[in-house]
Amino acid sequence: MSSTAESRTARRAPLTRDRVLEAAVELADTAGIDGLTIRRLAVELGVEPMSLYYHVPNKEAILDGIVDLVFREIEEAVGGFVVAETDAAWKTTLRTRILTAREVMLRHPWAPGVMDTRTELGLANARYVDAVVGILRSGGLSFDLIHHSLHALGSRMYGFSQELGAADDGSAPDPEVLAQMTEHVPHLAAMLSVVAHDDPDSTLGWCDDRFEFEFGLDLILDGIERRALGG
Amino acid sequence: MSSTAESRTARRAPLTRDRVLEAAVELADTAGIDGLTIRRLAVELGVEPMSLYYHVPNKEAILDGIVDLVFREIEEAVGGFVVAETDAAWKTTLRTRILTAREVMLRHPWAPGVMDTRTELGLANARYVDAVVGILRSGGLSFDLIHHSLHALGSRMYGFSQELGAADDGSAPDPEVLAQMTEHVPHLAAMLSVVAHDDPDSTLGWCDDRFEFEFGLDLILDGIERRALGG
DNA sequence: TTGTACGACTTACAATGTAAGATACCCTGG
DNA sequence: CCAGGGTATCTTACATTGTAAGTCGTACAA
Repeated sequence: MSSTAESRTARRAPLTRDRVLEAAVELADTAGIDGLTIRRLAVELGVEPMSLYYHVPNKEAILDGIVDLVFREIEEAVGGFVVAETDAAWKTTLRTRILTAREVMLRHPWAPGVMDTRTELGLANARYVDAVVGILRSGGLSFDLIHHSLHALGSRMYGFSQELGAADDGSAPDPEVLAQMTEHVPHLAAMLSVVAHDDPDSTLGWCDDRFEFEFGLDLILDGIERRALGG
Repeated sequence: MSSTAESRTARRAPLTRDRVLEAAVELADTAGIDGLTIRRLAVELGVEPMSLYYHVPNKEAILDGIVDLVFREIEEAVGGFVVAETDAAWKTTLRTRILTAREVMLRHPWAPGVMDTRTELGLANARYVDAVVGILRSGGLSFDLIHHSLHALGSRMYGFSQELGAADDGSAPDPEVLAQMTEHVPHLAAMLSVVAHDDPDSTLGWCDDRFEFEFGLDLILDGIERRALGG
């Protein structure tokens, strides 16, 4: 058992930028975005912390990188960003596209939060937006309307809005808490008691479950369509 | 010039939770949210870092606190959260309410980012949402529809969407960059060249200027109204 | 065999939040 | 007037983070 026999390079796959980023995604998935530290990432890769810096300039670049990976995962999930020349059903095309993106985002709850700390948008992200523009274009919308529509969709076009992971636990509203609320926030309390009754799975806690997401998405898509038809 | 003559308490106003939070808001406004550190905040208050901890349990509480302050500032800006029993013009009422909130948010560009790191919603925040619920209720909407509408509005009901501060500088798209883009993101590039031509002030850089915000807001409010009327 | 470049390692540091305890201040009751 | 006690502030110290600077080992080319 010589020292060279179990030397670094022999015992594990060589480090690469891609391996670093993949490990970073995995770590963020399991340990949360706060658990993604250089040192812990190094441990996960069986390497000393500073070794990462040979493949990546700094942590910001890692964050850029894992966001990029997520968008590549979306591209994979939708089977490539190809868009038809014209598409009468552009609305449903875009709808399912966005809901697919959402599926991916749900696997990486940290992604939304990291995404809006990025200042520049990466290539994969740009390609995603490009595809959305393409789909809207295939529906015959003007570039001007498309531009405004992108703004209107906002983060929803990425398959999320508000916090993805921080959904409420769906527990019924504590009657005692509800009493406190009735004093300070009567309308909210009234709504909660009614809504919670109708739909015990979804208290108001900024839950972002599928139904709510689709409600908002359809609201917007319908609105865009109406504007497109000159409403 | 005895040591007691210029002693701490004599020379500056006593520390309070409120003074700490107000200073924190001011510091975040001027130095950015990353510039808001315990030590620097202490300097700003003419105090040693650990002194803050007598008035505030930890930094998280400070973040909670400054978000709360922002919502109180909104309440002040709208002149109190009173809502009419019934209001046929609920849509414009809500619209102006949200645009007022936006004005406040623009003074505190860090607020959106901090807000969605908060797990629990504070009292002032809850009171704001309560008022929104109240306005929608005054329009005769069902609590169920109101619930979905809140989700649809998402962060927009707070007067922002996406990044507030990180607006693009509005510079004309660099032709060289545009050429690069044409290869990888043709639809996006096409849109940019058209839109930038029409509106040199607003490149696509996820700018969140007033027009775009209102476009999206109206889209959603119109949609909600339509649903309310049984569309 | 020897140099050279690549890739990982060692050491060290500054910035941050904050735990634990010492210390100055003020006010109140004797 | 003075002791005592609580209140507010300070001192010291530490763990955790990202990362700068420089060292060391290894493989392959000449």
